[in-house]
Amino acid sequence: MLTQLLTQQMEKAFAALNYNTDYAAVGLSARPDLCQFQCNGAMPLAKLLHKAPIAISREIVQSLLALPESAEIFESAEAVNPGFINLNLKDSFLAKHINALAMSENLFVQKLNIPKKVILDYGGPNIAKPLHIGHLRTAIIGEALKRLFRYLGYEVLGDIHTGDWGLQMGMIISEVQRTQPDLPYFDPDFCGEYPAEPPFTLDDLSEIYPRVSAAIKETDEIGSPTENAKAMETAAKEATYALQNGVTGHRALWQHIVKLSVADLKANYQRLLVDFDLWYGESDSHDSIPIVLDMLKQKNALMESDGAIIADVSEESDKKEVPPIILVKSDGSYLYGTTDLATLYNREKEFHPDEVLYVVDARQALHFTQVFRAAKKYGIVPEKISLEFVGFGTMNGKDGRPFKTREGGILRLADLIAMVVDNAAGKIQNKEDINAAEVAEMVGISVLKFADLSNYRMKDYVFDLEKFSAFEGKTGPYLLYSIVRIKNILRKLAEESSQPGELLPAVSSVERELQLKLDGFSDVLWQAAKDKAPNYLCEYLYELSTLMNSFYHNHHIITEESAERKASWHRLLNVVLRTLTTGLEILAIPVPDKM
RNA sequence: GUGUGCAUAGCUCAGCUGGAUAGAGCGUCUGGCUACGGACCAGAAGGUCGAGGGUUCGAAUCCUUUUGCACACGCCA
Repeated sequence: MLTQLLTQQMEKAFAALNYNTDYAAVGLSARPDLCQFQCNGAMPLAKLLHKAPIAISREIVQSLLALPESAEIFESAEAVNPGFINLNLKDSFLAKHINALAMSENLFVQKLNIPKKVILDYGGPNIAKPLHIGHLRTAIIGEALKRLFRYLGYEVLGDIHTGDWGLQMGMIISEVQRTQPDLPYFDPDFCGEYPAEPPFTLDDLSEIYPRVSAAIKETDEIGSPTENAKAMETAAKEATYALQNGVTGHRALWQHIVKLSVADLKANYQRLLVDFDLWYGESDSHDSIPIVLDMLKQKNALMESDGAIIADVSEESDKKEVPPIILVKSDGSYLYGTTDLATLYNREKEFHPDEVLYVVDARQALHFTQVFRAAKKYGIVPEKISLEFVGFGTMNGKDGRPFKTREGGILRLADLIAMVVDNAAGKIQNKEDINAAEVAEMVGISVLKFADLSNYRMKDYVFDLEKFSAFEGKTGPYLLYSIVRIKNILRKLAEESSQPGELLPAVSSVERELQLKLDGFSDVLWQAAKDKAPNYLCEYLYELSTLMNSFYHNHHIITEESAERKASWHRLLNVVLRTLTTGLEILAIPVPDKM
């Protein structure tokens, strides 16, 4: 915000000298010991004009200081070798600005000026399978990006895109058929109403899938599938085929499965403060697959290769040939590229989004390159739509391999959360006015989320429970603790009926730095949105907390004697609190009142 | 084999458009509780930014060569 204001001021100074104002950008200082803001534009100008950079920067400073507003704004503006322009604000100007920021509704965060609609594809759980550790990062990162874009004024639709249509559904249906063959769903002559209640419970479902999955993989001594395994697989494939081709009993049973499973998914995501606007799944794109295939056929895009149907997506500029996308397998069934294309078709038809973002595992990069190219090349979505792959790295165990349970199995998300929350529960102080269970939940979630979000998303990272659960240092609990401290003071101020008042110029360097930091919120949010990088926001919130704790240590608010000063600090605390809680709200990290 | 990504302090990681003396946390060492909650604060030590070359006034950042690691490479999702 200040950087923009200062850039505008600098542009005037550049313009007065007939210098290209593109170089007038003012940014935060890389050397806080020397100045608060800096402009480096003199150096590229020097190259262009074949003049000494220091001479140009001196001219610019002179021109800047000659502007009428400058007397009020700048404490100092100086040209230093080789050609930097160092700027410091008057404390009075800074205080006035932060006072206005504190009084504003929006914390001076710029909103998007042209409306834009974004669909965010994240989550991607499978129906009838429990959420596991592989679903953690897409949920956490996707939710943060959804809230970030929404806060900046985008219209955002979060779509969970469940896997509700593949072989795993056939596996469950065929197993129900095997164990309960007399159910009406399997009677081809049945024409009444199917039962309203499902013939299984959620627990049954979560037990069926792993059992069938294991049975199908069963092999004899020489490593070939057993007779039973073959039979189970055939049955599952037949059930899948029946489901996808609209056999009414299978569809009815499938709906029971989806309904039970979705309710369970909602509850689990709720615990992570994750929710979705659209609960579409692969099944919703099923009817569009023939349409999409027909569109491709019209464009002569479909080719036969070894019995499969493929479409070329290569481009001349490719260093390595991008392989064609396979749309129909040689056995006639579809692949996930097919459903992804059909889903895009549906999204365009129903919502006309400006952007579609896919928050998915980095290992799927090539697949999405193929899908995006096919979608644009063959006119399934308009050329102008932005399709972006927002990949993320793997969460590994201490051995550097993807995280597993001690037994080597896949860790359930619920178990992971329980581990973190239990650990937090052991550290909650015993106080009568604290609901220990609630606080442990919030602290545990903050540990998990902050650790994940503060890493740059593309990188793999090691999940180290002990490290993440330590409350010292750059962690979620540190942020929460900082907030709780502020809330305590504000409570005390309210008890003695103190009121916030005009924010005064800083009395110390910590207070000055704190004021400056508050102004950076808008820039950080926009930068994070541009790079889809929530870690920028994490970093900012941590720095703000650090400054706040340092300020807390150096200045005692409650006992401050000057009424004006006390009122000023009251307002400062208010705006620090708002900034921190807004930031954590965007990251979907919960904040307790006490801890 | 080909392609993509990564390599920064003892450990785990930031580093945004190429800017000045590369920053945090943990760990180590030192100091601070008669004040709003010590899950805190102040300070110290710790670096050839994997290696070589190039572009530039200026490179962790851009280009190139090279080493190591991860991942991906038509009928799983």
